[in-house]
Amino acid sequence: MKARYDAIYRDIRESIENGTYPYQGFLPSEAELTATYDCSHNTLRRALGLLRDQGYVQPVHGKGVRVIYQEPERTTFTVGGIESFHEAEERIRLDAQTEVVALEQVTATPEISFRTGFEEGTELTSIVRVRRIGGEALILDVNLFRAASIPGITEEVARGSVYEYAEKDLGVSIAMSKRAITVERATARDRELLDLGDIDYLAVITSQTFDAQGILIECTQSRHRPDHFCFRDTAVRHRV
Amino acid sequence: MKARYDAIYRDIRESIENGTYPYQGFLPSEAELTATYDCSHNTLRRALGLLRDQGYVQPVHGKGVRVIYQEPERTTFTVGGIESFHEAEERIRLDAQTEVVALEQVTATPEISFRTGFEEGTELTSIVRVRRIGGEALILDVNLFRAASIPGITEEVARGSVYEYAEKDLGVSIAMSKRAITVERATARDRELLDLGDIDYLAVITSQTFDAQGILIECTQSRHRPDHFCFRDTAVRHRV
DNA sequence: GCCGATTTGTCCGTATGTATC
DNA sequence: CGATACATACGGACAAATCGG
Repeated sequence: MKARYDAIYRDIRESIENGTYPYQGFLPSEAELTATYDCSHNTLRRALGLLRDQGYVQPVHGKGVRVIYQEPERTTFTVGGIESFHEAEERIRLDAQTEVVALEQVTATPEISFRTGFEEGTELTSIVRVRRIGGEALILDVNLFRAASIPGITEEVARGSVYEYAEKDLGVSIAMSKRAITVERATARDRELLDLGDIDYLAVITSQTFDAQGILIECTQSRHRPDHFCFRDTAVRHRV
Repeated sequence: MKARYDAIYRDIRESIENGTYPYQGFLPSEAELTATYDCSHNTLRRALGLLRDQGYVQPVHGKGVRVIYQEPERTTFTVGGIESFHEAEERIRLDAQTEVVALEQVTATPEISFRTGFEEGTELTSIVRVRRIGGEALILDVNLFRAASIPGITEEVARGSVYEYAEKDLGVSIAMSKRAITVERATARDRELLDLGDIDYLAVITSQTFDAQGILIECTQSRHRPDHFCFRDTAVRHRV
């Protein structure tokens, strides 16, 4: 990314994460930072806004910008929050062995349309995958991709990263996603495909992903065994 | 709130929610909007940025700003996401009957300090509350408030909204919060206080809340019966 | 395929308001 | 009160993407 504000954001974030700007300390003032980065007031503020939104700093009017970032514990598989968009999926993919359970073409029925938001009759590629981590089947992913946007998904692609395929090979740009987290009782299929033991509830992330055009290109259900699930989030108060 | 960009954000958001700007349609161009709101390019862009961050719109370079907001179903108690900061707690409070199970003063032990992030020796007010909705005990809230920031919490206050008390009566301003969502097995206390039946897992929101100074003023665990829990979230891709 | 109009994206410089110390 | 620092807003400029002729 070439944007100035983004480079500044990343640079300051790096300094916070490596401890140059410690927890509960203050950043240099806007004036100093605009000098060191040789940028305008506006551009620096945009970078600071990103840091605030991501939970790294808390600007205090008339005083300074306080650092509130603390290293998160990484004992479980974290999704959301400070991590960037598909970083979590990436990390899971790296640590996990993926088994493709099913891969087929379907057409959106009225019921699918209602459940997913795809228009009725849309051609879809359906994938069911199991993620094994440390030999245990922990995550069941059920994806529906809009075939017109992401064509040519093979089992080969499904075993790796469909996102990487879409972005690198097809040039499709993923722009934003809406997620809902619920806790659901394990179904017969969950029990069959995952190593659940006596666990009968799963953490479920249901998400819709839109491309840069604002077109719905994917719906996913990611069903996690609860002892390996953690979702982190930072909420900034939108002043009232 | 008096900020121009905020007023514009709210006004456009309202028009999206009531259908004036329909799903998958385009907003008027920046030029038109700056004319109607009589504001600068920059100010309008800030409002549009908020709409994008909250998942209402998807700006498409060179084309326009597409509306991607869809009315969420309200079958369960939703927290997070498009809803503003403590709106969810507010709504729960209105619908729920709150029973205060415990209220006491404690001092942060090393263990509490490690678990919550409060400095060792900090004076805290501990509250345990059960939320009943439709006669069923569904949510168990365990709060730890920093007594120096929010003093004088009575059972009366605890039965209502501590946030309202802090903001309206004490003038404490809540600025941001970090949350983690996990799924945990029900403890003996959960079973005792909540109506769980044969349910043995709970959705747990663990959060830290910071004031406008960036000081940690509250830690909460909110333990929900899964069939009434839904957390919504919008993630905007931060271009790479 | 090129050009120009439209529209969003980024950045700058400046001015003013407001909170803290 | 004045100095410092963050918050908001304006107006102008140029870049980049899209679309139609």
